[in-house]
Amino acid sequence: MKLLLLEDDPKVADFITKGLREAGFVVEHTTQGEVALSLAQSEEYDAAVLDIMVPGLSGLSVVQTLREQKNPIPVLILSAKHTLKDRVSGIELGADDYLTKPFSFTELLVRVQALIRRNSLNAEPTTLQYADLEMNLLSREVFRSKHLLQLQPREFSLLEYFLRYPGRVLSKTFILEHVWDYDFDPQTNVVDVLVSRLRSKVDRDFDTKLIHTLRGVGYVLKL
Amino acid sequence: MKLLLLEDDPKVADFITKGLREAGFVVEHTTQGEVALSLAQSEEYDAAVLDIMVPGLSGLSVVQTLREQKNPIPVLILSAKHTLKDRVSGIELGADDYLTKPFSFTELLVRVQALIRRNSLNAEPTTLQYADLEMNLLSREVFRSKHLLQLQPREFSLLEYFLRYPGRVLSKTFILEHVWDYDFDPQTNVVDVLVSRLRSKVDRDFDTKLIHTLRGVGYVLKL
DNA sequence: CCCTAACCTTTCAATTTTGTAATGTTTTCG
DNA sequence: CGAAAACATTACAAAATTGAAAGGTTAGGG
Repeated sequence: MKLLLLEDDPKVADFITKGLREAGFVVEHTTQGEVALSLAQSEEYDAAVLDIMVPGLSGLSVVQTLREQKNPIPVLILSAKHTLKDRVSGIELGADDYLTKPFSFTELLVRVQALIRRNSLNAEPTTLQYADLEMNLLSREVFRSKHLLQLQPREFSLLEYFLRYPGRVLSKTFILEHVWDYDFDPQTNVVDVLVSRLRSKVDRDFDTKLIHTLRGVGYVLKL
Repeated sequence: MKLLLLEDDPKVADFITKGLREAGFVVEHTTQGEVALSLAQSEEYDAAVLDIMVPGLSGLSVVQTLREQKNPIPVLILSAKHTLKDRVSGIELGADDYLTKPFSFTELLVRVQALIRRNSLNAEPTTLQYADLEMNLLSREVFRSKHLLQLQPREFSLLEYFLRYPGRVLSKTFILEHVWDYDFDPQTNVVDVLVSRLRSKVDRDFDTKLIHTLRGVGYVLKL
């Protein structure tokens, strides 16, 4: 994990850099906003920690510019001021979190890790797969063993949930909530029917079945 | 653009590194396959140039491992041998191109640039936008000025083409070929009707119209 | 300024997709 | 073993989507 640090105070910079390196991060440090901006644009970094108060281009301007360029890099703003106004403007300009000096190193570390975790969770994949099943969310094509399956929208949606939670049991309630957005039981067997239809396309012509029933519990995608 | 180079011969490595740096690339060089592999896994690099014959883990093994991990980094294999067998096995293991020594530097440069260009062209975006229109290809949601539009599949497909080719005129023939996959004229006004339906959702409630007609030519998405 | 071709919109019909219900099958438990 | 519950499948009906046709509107050339 590679971090970008913008901080002009040598003591603070040294303190943060050493700590983060010990925690296993690769840290690139600069004292100038302009440099931080161009480094961040290289898209090599997993997150940036920016001090607001530096000579030249401020941390706030850096975030603002990055966001205007649709750069999604997670940004943590550091500031000596802890007025509500500053905090708000940092977040409004697109920063993901805010920390006021003085702070403990642990506090910083926890926040940085949270930012990175949140970011990688949010990074949606464009293809999902399990065993010989492959789903391309962009082209909306589904293959089993290189063979194209022709799924209807509802079937596609259900299979998407199976692939997002492989090996996990999806209850009928879960399926109703997610595939239909119902928060009530429609008193019919829609789910059973949909599962049946999906199976006829995904499993019928293949020896190894992927969709399994857990009586009284739900359905699972597994080998 | 950042490149990874695996090459144990110091002279060759120096020659390649200098040349590529002059051409504007950032080059990271290692002589060990194991190191190359772990660097490539960091996903910081835009392409990798790997020599087959290095002590330890060979370039071929590196590609193979990367591909098993579904890492799509473009790889150019370098080798002293130029037997067909080697060339084939390199490509089979997932390399994107192959170059045999000796080679001119220009030749290498051209191939590396081609690899990167091909790769970035293939990188499908997950959102398309033009002016205040935003389409998310993954969630299949479309917004105009933050307001959700409810599009039917055919309408979505047409708008997708408009957004992929903003400012470009799409002829009725183009639309029939791409949205319907017809290579003939169905002798009806399906296209007119679809454009009309799309307009009623995209433009009707807004002052600035985005879909414009070019009489006798086709339709354009523009401000 | 009028006529024609191109385009726009509305309505209706065909098709596709989805939901409901009925019936058959399997499993579990007394 | 038999009954009940859970599940599977099929057939049919309803709803949604799409395609065709018809009639109205606009733009441009003669």
